[in-house]
Amino acid sequence: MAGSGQVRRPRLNRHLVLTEAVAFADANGVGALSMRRLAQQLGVAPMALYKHVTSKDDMLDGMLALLLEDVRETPSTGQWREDLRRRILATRSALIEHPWSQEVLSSRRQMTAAMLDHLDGLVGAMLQGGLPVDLTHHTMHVLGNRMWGFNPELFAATPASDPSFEVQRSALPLRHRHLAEIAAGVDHGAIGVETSRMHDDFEFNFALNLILDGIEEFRNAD
Amino acid sequence: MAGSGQVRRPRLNRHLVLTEAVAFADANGVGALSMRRLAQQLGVAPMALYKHVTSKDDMLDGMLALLLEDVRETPSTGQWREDLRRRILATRSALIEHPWSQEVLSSRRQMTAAMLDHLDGLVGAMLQGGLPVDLTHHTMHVLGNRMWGFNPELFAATPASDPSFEVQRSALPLRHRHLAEIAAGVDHGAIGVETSRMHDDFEFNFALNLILDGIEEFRNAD
DNA sequence: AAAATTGGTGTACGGTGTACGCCTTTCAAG
DNA sequence: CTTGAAAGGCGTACACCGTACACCAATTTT
Repeated sequence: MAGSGQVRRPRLNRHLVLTEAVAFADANGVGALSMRRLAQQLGVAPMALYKHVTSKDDMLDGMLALLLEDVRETPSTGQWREDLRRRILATRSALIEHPWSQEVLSSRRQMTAAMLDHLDGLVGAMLQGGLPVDLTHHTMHVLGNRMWGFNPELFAATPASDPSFEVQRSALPLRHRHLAEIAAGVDHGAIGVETSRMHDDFEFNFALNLILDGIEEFRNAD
Repeated sequence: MAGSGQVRRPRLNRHLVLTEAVAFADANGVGALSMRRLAQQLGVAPMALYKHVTSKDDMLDGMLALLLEDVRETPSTGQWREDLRRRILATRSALIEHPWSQEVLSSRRQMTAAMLDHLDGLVGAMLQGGLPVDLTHHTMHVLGNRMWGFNPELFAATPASDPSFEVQRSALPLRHRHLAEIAAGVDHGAIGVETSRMHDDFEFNFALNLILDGIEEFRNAD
């Protein structure tokens, strides 16, 4: 009596649109994400989305905000180095799970409230851990967009312009001998996908520790 | 006799297209740069460009390559720290003069030959200066996209989503108290545009030195 | 039950990148 | 100088994009 036999798509709302957009970008890349295609996936007319999102840019901002929400629940220990490290690593994890986020992030022209919230959380971790204001300020700058979990993968990339891929690949040590030299230092035996991810993680932590150590030492010097 | 009285636009070539595209992006932003508009500015039909550029992406890659070319002429001293610093600062200068470059750079999915050349130059500076291969490798990772001259400007940005700008601005210390706290540390008196640029330069150098010092210390520890 | 708000649709406009075929200019070889 | 080939440039056309606007349908409020 109560429910009708007819199954109907639930009404849209902002959260639903954003989560579906994230899923779509995860599956097909953000380049393939258009309002029309997303609407189709939701079984809805393109313009229906605009009742929950003021523009595509607004939608992209909302998608990022969704990712950053998860990071904000990182627990605090009261030790600035540990807290900062945890938050940054949590961000990195979130963004790596959604590779499109880095591209979107770097295309935003304005800080959104969600991004400011996130940055405020980082600053708060340092100040509450006793780091002086000026050093905290410097640290934010030093971390740069490392705090966004982003770091270009140097050796995963190959030149796209040259169609003769094999030739280019074998010619790389000649043209870019220095790059080849340090790449060889990593490549003990065949290096797989999973090990390259481990390598990236290692480098990320190395860099993070270097920076945190540098800041710490700076503080002690005062 | 020799020259006709009729003044004619010189023939297009790749370099001319790219330099004009750079000029257009400098003046109007890369968002306004479309093949049609660029063609119009060159007094040419849109499809004429495709005789010198295989696609818009190819054109954007070419524009970046143009900027990176200038950097490659940085002279060497044989001292890795100084050489590296010079190259990175030269890159930063080049990219700051063309703000659109950062957006384009971060939207590229593949390394181009020009980018690899640039990275190879950085690695070469370190190796020729006597830095061990593994530390050179680490350094490249630590520098991350700082070597691209890019660093998000935290305090220049304001939330775009909220239409009530004034309210948001005055409410910022409440919602983002930590951010406000470190921002206040900089804001001795009214801070102008030119001083904010000086501040960014200072922070950039602070970070760069921190990293280079950290690497140096790491080397001495071995 | 009536009114008002919200959600969803259909159409249309001005933009985009670029494939394809054709014409014109320039240059090289005879 | 003539001639043929190659390269440069043009016009049209297509599929796609974001989204303004007017309208209808569903839901909630009165």
